[in-house]
Amino acid sequence: MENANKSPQGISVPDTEALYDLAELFKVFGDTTRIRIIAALLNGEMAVYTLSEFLEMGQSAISHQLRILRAAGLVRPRRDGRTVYYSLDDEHIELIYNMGLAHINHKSSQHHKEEEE
Amino acid sequence: MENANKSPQGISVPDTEALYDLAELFKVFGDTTRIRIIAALLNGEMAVYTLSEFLEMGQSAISHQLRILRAAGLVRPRRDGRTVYYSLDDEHIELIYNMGLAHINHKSSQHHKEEEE
DNA sequence: TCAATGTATGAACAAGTATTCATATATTAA
DNA sequence: TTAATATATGAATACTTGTTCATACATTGA
Repeated sequence: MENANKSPQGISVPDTEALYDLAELFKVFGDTTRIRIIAALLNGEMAVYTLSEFLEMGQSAISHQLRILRAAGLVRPRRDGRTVYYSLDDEHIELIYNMGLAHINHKSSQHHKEEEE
Repeated sequence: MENANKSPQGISVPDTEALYDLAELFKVFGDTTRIRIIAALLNGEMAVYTLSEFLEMGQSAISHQLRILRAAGLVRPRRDGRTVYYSLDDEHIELIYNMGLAHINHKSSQHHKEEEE
């Protein structure tokens, strides 16, 4: 693994700075509004106001969250007249998103199995 | 896609409850201490005190974070005498973790490329 | 039983964060 | 230029969260 440190105990982890960035990335995914925006944008680009209608939230709240998603490099704006359309800006996003959903589904079916036993 | 809703506009997303759970999952990954614990446990099980030494943090702080990881079903404790060893409890964890690292590395190399231009 | 060790947990505090409100900026049409 | 529309943003507030401190619980050895 690149940029990995090995402790005297033989424990190998990426350097703390990389793990800090990693936590920052997941933090962006770890908010209901933002994950719903990502889920919506998986269908293709969408205007800010359309998003705010779809998620039934104020336009300001959506804009604030889009700014965070933009700063994280997850979405990209495209202006057309007065309207700004946002779209996903990275091919990894859908992978991470689907991986998370797979975990959720796995856990919930596991839970059902345990309840049956 | 299972449990997906289709809006009148034809936008298809999982139901809000699933997305809420998804955000909860990523929230767990979205903390520096917890992601460092996960990174450490990728090397195999580890005792609480060993973790707190390795991460140079108080035992209490580590225990609190382990509780959150436990509640999320990401780690599992194994008691041996007075010592409790924790290990990762899901095969998806490493996938999600690696996906995130791939994104980080992709983004940082992209950044370097942009700086060169 | 008592002391020692490893872990867990409740309370308190500080720091971070999402939303709302008001307002600014940008663009278009009149 | 002015009005209207779409989006962005700063300030304020309520809420959440991570760490520390003190202490409780669990286990082992004497």
